[in-house]
Amino acid sequence: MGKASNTGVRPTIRMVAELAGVSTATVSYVLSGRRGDAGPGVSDPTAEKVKAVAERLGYRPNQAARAIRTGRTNTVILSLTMLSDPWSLSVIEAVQKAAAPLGITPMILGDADWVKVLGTHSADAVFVDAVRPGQRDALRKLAEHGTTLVVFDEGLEPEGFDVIRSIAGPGCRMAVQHLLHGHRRIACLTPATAGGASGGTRYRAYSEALMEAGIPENEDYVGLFDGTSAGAYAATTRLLSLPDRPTAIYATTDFAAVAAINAAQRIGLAAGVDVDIIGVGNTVEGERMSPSLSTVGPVDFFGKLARLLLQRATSPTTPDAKSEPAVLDFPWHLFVRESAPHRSSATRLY
Amino acid sequence: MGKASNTGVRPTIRMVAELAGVSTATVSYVLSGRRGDAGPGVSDPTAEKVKAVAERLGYRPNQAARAIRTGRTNTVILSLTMLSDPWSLSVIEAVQKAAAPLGITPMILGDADWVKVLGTHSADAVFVDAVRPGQRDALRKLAEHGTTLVVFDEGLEPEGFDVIRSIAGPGCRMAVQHLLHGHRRIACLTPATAGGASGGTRYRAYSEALMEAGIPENEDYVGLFDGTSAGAYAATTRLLSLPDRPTAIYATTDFAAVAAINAAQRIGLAAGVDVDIIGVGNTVEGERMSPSLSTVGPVDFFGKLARLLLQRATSPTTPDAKSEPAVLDFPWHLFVRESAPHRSSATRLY
DNA sequence: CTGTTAGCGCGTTCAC
DNA sequence: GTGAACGCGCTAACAG
Repeated sequence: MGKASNTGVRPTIRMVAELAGVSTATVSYVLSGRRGDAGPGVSDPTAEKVKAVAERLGYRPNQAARAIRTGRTNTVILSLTMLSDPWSLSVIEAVQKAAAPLGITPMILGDADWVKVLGTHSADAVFVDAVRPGQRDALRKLAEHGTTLVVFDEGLEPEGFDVIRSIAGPGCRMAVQHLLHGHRRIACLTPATAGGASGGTRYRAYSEALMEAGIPENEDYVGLFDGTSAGAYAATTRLLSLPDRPTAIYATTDFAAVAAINAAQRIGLAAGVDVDIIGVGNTVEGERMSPSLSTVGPVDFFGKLARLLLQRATSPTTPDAKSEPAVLDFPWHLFVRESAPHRSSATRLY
Repeated sequence: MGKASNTGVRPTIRMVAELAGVSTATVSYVLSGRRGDAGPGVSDPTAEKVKAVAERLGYRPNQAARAIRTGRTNTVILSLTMLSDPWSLSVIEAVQKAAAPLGITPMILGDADWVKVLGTHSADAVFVDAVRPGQRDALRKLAEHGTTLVVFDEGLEPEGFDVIRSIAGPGCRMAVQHLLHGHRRIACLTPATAGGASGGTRYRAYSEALMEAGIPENEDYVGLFDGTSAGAYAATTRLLSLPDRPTAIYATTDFAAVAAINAAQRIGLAAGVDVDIIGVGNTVEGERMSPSLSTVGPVDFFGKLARLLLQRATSPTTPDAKSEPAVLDFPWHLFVRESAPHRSSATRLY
């Protein structure tokens, strides 16, 4: 049966070489498709024979052995703390798309304990999405010892690694201020876990913006939910059933805003007409839905992140000319779409 | 500054050996804590000195080099197609918990294209959560050439790899039949993408069970939603607002059932009293909520999966005595909890 | 009992 | 197109 030679052992380059009647060097050149400097240097018939044997044996170069020699693993590691968060999925998607054409495989580390793992395992570049205070030292040390790092953290200085920042505060203020152009009764939809009424940058932007506008706080207008989409839906239903119902909702995440639009629709209130709804984060779902979601957020965040990471992964690990570790600071924009259009004195809802 | 010697290069075992004034063998023995056979053959002072130098240099053994020698990567790969699915998160969580004490790192592969990746990258064991028909050959070849595989797939025979099965059909029937003991007006809550009214094992169980019970199909009772939690919430609200509203809901996933309970509660219908709700999957969330969710599903699925995977990862890669590749077939159970209690002729809702 | 020597196992790559 | 050194950590066999 056309099938042959499988001892259950992984074939090595030497087995291929022997069966093809050539040297290991030749096999290596044929399969990796490169030759020191000069032209092809390997004849077509030989190349064909080698390829055939390799295929028959099911030979695959051993990445570990290759890494030891070249110092490159063709791998990037993504350390993601909240794998269930759509944010993480967007990171993964963007990096995968950018990595595929380069032959680089993204490996995801779901554990928050990247310190231990990165101590032993290495990759061409590593993205870390959260750094606890106690981990800052470890981070610096890793960078010192040759690990290429890209870190997402507000308020961390680059010390041998890149820092990506995305300051939410001002952007969130823009969102609330946008609503203030046409509304006075503005509710806030925010997960109870994220600090809610107490802390949380995104909530604080709401309460501060209202205060500045001279609007008194109204506890009824703070819709806390459990972090799930269904919870946001239910909380919105409650808000819009209030006797003096809000005419606008500021949701601290896009996915909550999406649920809010659905909930409003269900009650018979059209988003962008009867009630304005704005989100935070500028995720793709909001752009695609109907009515499209007004939101604030960085522009092309994930794409830029992925490009930086892969640029770092592919550029030779020059500890010397390290193309200066940089801070990538993302400016936030306001995206005025259908769910919360521009309002003026003529169209305001109060 | 206590700090020293960081050329930005990763320190090797030889650097440590030189600075500590010992041989690389000694360093290796000290840091790996093992010695051929006899007791600890390294004196305390030497060990201390080596450890000190290693620490100062930030030395970490190079996993690639270690792997090439030992054949073990201390890594398992989880190839997960639907990373956003709670099911995947449960797999990750269970494997992480089981792997940590063994010093094994789970690496997640978010891409569906495990064939290409596994061709080059290797791990002590690999879990694959979905096999497309065209990938079956590749699977067999990988197993032949020494990759330790655990595959989740209904209807695939083990050929050098383990197969985990979890036949949903009969279990789902049990769920619907449980409802049939006390109900006639039974709705089905199912994502439109999963085949909905057309295909889908879980939906088919519903329509077949009803047919057998002599209950005519009622299109109004099929609550299709978009796959999101908010969508399930909205669909439930619609179902329970029907003039002849259903007294029971069969949800094809636990998370949809959870959303349904919340939606019912919101309308003033108590789950398990006014309306019975049952899910599918036996996820942990359902067990913890109040009222607790009745459901069907395998018992300790993720725990058993994790244990099998790690057992395969740690047991020496003996292609010969491969402890027979097995089929792990998960029997489904009915978990009668509060949201859909036992009903008899005395307590039935019709 | 303590520590060293030397060679292994990979794929890569320079010099011939 | 080949030979052989190389980079890494591990470990059997040996020397003091």
